[in-house]
Amino acid sequence: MPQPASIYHSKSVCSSCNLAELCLPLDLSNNELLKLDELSMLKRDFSRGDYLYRNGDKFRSLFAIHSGSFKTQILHEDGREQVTGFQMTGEIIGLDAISTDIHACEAVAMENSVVCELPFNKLESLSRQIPSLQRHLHKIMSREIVRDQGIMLLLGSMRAEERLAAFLLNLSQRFSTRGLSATQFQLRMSRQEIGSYLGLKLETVSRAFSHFQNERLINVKVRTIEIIDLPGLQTCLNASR
Amino acid sequence: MPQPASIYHSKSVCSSCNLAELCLPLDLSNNELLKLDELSMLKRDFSRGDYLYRNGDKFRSLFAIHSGSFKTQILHEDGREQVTGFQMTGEIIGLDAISTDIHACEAVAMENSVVCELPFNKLESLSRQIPSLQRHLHKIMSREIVRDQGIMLLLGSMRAEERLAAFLLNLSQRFSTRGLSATQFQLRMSRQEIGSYLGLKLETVSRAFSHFQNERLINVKVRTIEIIDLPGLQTCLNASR
DNA sequence: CGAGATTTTGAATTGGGTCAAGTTATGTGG
DNA sequence: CCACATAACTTGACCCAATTCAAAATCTCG
Repeated sequence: MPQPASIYHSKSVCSSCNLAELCLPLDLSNNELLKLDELSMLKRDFSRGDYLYRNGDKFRSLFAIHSGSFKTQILHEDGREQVTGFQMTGEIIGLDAISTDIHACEAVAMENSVVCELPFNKLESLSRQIPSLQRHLHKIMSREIVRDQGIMLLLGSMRAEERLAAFLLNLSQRFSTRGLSATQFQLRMSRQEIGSYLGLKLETVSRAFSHFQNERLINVKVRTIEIIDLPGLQTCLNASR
Repeated sequence: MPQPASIYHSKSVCSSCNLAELCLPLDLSNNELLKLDELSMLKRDFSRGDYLYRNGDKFRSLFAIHSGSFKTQILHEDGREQVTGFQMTGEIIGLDAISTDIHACEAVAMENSVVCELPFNKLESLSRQIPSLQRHLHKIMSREIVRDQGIMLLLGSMRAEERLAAFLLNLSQRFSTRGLSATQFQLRMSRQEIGSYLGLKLETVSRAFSHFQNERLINVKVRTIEIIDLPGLQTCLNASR
């Protein structure tokens, strides 16, 4: 993805970090880029299992995943918990907390990761000055709403194997967007976590993997996935009842 | 809900329409209120079954429900459809479309309704001028994300009767917020629509209603609901497996 | 290498779906 | 205002996809 050469941009935290979701689509002046750089000076490292934020934490910042990946999950009073998403490099995380100034879910690193902190006050102030940034922030929030509604469709009306197919195709698409292989990748999450996300038990997820392998749609070796028949998976997804 | 007397506010479309979600929490100067009034001059009437927008429509405006109620639903390629929400008076609708400038779902009136159109360009421009409005718009979007994640939890980890209990309690709470009875109300939606929303078949919804009635938690007469034992419903919701 | 965690697979169970029939609302035209 | 047609809802009987329980296999990593 070639970018316009810009001394500010190339030096900026932003250029590496907020790339995909925050800055890339924007056409900004050098002056604006300079301001944007000031936004995100704070980088933090996380090891697998570390919390980026927890349920109930005070909201101050959004976070841009610079490298690595996270899962977000909500906790119900009775101890039930549900994975609401898996976030990877370039994605923005923490949008849920704006509504109440308290984080409504928790975010856990699934591998060693680096995160850019984006103080929300600054982001709002900047987006008042830069309309294209404002619009882009709105688009990011709206995209999260659309994504969540897609998962509602999945949870509300798909069968186990359709859900897993949708999940694999989604991962494939996202890896591909990031310049990685669309057909070979490592899962960062356990069967249990996939199950939680898809509203299934881990045994059901495992069985669905095995079944796809028997159908010659994929090769699975625990967390190593190779998609053999991508259109086939797509068909399996669309083939309702 | 007493409001500061303001010649602009009292005359405004906004005062009646965007009250709950858009303006009420804001502390604005008369000058700001005047600007806000200019935002939402367009009101439109809808009859039961009318579309507010359809899948694929160009996005121009958000909509504030002035009176009545709507359902939103997404359509999958294969014809599957899923109700993603029921919106009532005071709620803002259409946030999904910001991400792509195309509506990703459709909104249908569940009864005769009146809607205020909020041209999004104007809303953005105004929220650059009024930081508290900006923040509030962000909160509205974030709240939608949190709401959707709550439904993901419901769909992913609750049993049929827990889902219906959660649904009834949510309605109860929202009616109550609007100054209506928390324990007696009319459903505006069919069993089929409730089922779609909750990821259940209509027969299952019907059975769950009957079961709640046998348990003396509610009285149901088709679409007339009376909640007899509100704490009991709450218990049923929390009582996991 | 070994211990604990994760994954796979099998067998039995069950909650919700499916199909079908009957009942109750709702709305329309006479 | 009633009769009728159609839509919406309820209930029962049966079935099946996914869960539960259990055990074995495999992986991970100190």
